[in-house]
Amino acid sequence: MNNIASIAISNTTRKFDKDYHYIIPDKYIGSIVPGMRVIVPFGKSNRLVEGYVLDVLESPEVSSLKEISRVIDEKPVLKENMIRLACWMKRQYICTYYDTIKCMLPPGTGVSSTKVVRLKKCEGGFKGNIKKIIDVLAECGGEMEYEELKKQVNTKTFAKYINNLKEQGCIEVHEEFTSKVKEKYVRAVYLAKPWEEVVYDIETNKIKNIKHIRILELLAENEYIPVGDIVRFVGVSAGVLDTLKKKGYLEFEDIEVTRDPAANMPYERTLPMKPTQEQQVVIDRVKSMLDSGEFNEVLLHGITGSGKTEVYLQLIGHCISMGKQAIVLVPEISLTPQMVNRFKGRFGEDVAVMHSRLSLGERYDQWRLVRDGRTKVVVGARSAVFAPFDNLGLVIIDEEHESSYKSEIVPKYHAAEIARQRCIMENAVLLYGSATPSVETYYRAKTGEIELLEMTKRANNMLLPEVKVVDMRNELNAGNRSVFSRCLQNEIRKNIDSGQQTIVFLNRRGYATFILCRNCGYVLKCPYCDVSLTYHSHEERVICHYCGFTVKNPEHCPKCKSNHIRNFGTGTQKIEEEVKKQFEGCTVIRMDLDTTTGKNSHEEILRKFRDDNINVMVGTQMIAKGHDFPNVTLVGVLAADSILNTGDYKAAERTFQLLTQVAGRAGRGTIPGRVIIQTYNTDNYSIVCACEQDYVSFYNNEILVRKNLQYPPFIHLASVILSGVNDKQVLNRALFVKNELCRHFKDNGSTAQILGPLRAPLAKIKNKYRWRIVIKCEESDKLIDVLTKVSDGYYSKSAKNSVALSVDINPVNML
DNA sequence: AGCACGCCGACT
DNA sequence: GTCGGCGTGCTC
Ligand SMILES: [Zn+2]
Ligand SMILES: [Zn+2]
Repeated sequence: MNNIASIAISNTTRKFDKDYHYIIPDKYIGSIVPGMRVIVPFGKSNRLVEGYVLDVLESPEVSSLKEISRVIDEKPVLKENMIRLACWMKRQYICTYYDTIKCMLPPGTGVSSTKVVRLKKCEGGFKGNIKKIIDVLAECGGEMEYEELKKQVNTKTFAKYINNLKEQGCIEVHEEFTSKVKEKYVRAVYLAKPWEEVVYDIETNKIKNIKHIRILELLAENEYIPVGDIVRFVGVSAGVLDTLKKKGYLEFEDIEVTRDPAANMPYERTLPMKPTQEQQVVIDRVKSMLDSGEFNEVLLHGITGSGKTEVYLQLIGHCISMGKQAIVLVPEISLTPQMVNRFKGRFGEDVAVMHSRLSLGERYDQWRLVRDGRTKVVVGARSAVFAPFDNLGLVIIDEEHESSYKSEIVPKYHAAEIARQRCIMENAVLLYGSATPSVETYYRAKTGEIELLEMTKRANNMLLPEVKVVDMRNELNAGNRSVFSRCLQNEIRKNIDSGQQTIVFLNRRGYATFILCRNCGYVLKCPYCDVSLTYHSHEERVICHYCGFTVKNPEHCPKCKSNHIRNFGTGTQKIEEEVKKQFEGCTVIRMDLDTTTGKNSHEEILRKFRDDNINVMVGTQMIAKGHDFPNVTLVGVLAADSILNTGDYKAAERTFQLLTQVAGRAGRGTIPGRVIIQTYNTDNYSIVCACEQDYVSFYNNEILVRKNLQYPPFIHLASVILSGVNDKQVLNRALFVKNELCRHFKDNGSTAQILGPLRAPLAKIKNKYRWRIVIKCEESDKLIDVLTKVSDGYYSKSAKNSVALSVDINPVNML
C-alpha cells in the first residue's frame, strides 16, 4: 500500500530544497497521486505550506513523519513527464523544485492563506501581552484576522503567545487557502422537462408566446445556454426565464465557461496547400521521423518566404493524425493574431494559445484545455514549451535564433534546451526553423549532430529588394550632417511624391530610452542603478525600470539649469522630428515598443500606418514582424552597425540577422523594394553578407571568429554575478568565488578559463554593485557540476550573506 | 526563508 | 518576572 508521499515544498532555497516524506492520511490513500498540490505542515512551527507530490511510495517506517494536511485540487497539476522535467531542471539550472514548477503552471495558481483567530474561552488570570491579545480579540467579537490581531497587539513575541493560548485551548486558529485565479462560472438554463412534453404543451397551446417557444427550441438543441446569450439572441429580459422556470420548463445552473482570448477574432478555415517540391522533401523527411516515434532533432534552414509555416502546418497535421500533440514556439513579438489565426485556420479549436499578454484567467483556462487533453496544438511564446501535453509528438521552434527564448529570471533556461530535454524524454521530434539560424545550431547541423534541411526558393516568386549600403563617413565628409544620407533623402522624397510608404528603422543597442539635455548633454540617470531613466507620459513622470524609482519629469536640467532637457525615447523621436523638418507635409507615425502601452495600441499603430497610407513610419527594428505592408517599397536602416563592437560575442550574428530580416521583407508587393543601409562600417562581413542574403558566407566567417576567440559553439559560457551594497565587499567575495571555481575545476579534472572579476555591464542595480566572472569550459556537465558546488557551497557557509551570487549558464546576452 | 529556542541585558 | 534583540540551527 502506497502510504507515503514524496513532496517538493514551495518557497524553499537551494539549501533545504529536497524531497520531504509525508504520511498520506487513510482518507486520501489512493486519491493522492503524483503531481497533486497539497498543503503540508513544515518546519518546527508546523506552518502550513504548499507542496507538490512528486511520488507516492510505500514504507513501513512511518514514526518520524508528519501527515499531509489537505489536498488543494482534485486533479494533478503536473503529469509524470513534467515531474521528471522538474528534476532535470533543478539540476541543470541550479535552482529549486519550486522555481521549475512555477514555469510549468499558469501564473496566479499559487495559494495564499488567511488565518483567522477565534476566542474559545477566556478563563484564567492573563497578564501582559497575553491579556492584551485576549482583550483585543474579545473587543472584536471574539474573531479576528491573524495579521490584524498581530498589528494591534504589536509585540515581537506574538507567535509564542498565540501558540501558548492555543495549547491552553483558549483560542483556535483557522487557516484558509485561496488562489488568485479561479474557474469562471455563468448562470445558465437547461430544459427541465423531456422535449416531447414541451412539444405537447406547445401543440396544445399551453405555451403560446412565440419568444417562449423560441427559447425552449434553443434549449432542445443545446443542453446548457448562458442566460446572457438567451437575452441577446432572443431579445427578452431575464425575467422571462424566471417565468418559464416557475412553469417548470427550465432550471438554472451555474456552468463553467472557458475564457477565450480569441473569442471575437474570426478566422477562416484553410486546407493544406500543395507543397512545392522543396517543401515536400522536408515534409516527407520529418514525417518519417515522426513515424519512427523516436527522438530526432532537425534544423530547417529556409529563407524568408520559402513557406516554412505551411511545412509546420502539414507536419502538425500529421502529428495529430498519429494521435499526438504539438507545440509551436514563436517569439513573443511575432505572436500576432494573424500568426495565431494561421494555425487556428487549419486546426480550429484544437489550438490553444499561451503567452504573457493574456489575462490570468485566460492563461489558466488555456492551460487547463491543454492539461485536460481538450486541445492538440499549442501556439505560444517561450513559456509554452511547458505545455502539459502527455503524448507529445513534435515541438517546433520558429525563429530559433531569437534571444527572447532565453528566460531572464531564475531558472534562466533557454526554451530550446527545455524543448530538447522534453523531446528526448518523450520521444518527440524537435524542429528548429529559421532563415538565419544561430551559429550554434547551424554548427550542430553542419557537424552532423542534428539533421539539416534546407529550403532556398521563395514560394511566391517574391522579388528580392535592391539593397544599397551607404557609408556615412562619406556623408560627413561631404558636409551632410543629417541623420539621413543624401541617397536615403532622395528615395524618401520619391516615395512621398509617388504615394508609396517608407519604414525607417533605427537600430539601437538595447531598447532603453533616455532623457537628454540638449544644452549640456546630461542624461537623467537613476540614483540607485547604472541606467538611464525612462519617460512615462502618464502624470509626466520619469521612472527606473530596474528599481521603480520615480520622480516628476524635470523642467530644467539638473546640471546646467537650462530648459532644453527632454525625452528622446529610443532616439526615434528625434528621427521623427527630423523627418518632419526635412520633408514638408510628410505624414509620420512613430512606434516605440517601450512607450506604446495598452493591449492593442501596437496593433493600432500598424493598422493606422497601413490603412491611412502614412508616408513614413519610424521605429526600432522589430516593429514590422509578422505584418505585411504591400505599399512599403523603401526601408531605411539607420546606424546598422550600432551593435557591432559592443563586446558581445553575438553582436555580428545579431547584426546579420537583423539586416537580413529587414532586407528580406521589403518588397513583398508587386513593386520591387529598396533597402538602404546606413553605416560607418561598410565592409564588416555581417553587413556585406546580409545585403546579399548570404547566410552560409556569414556563417563561414563567423565560425572562424568564434573558434579563434574561443566562444560558443566551441566552449560553454557561464556568467557568475556577485552583487551587494558595499562595492569593496562585493569585489572581495568575487575574488573568493573565483578561487573556489579554480579549486573545483582542478578537483574534477577539467580545465576552464575563468575571466574576471570585472564590473558587470550593468554595474549597479537597486543600489547594489555588480561584479562578473565569466567562465569558458568545454565540458558542459563539468561546468554545471562546478557551478553547483560553488554556488551551493557559497550559500551553505554564512547564512547571512550580504553579497548575493547568481549564475547564468549559456547566457545569450553578454551585455 | 521563517521560525523556535536559548541566552543576555534592560526595564518595571 | 516580562520583553526584546540577536545568534544558531533545522525544516520529512
Ligand atoms: Zn533604479
Ligand atoms: Zn543641461
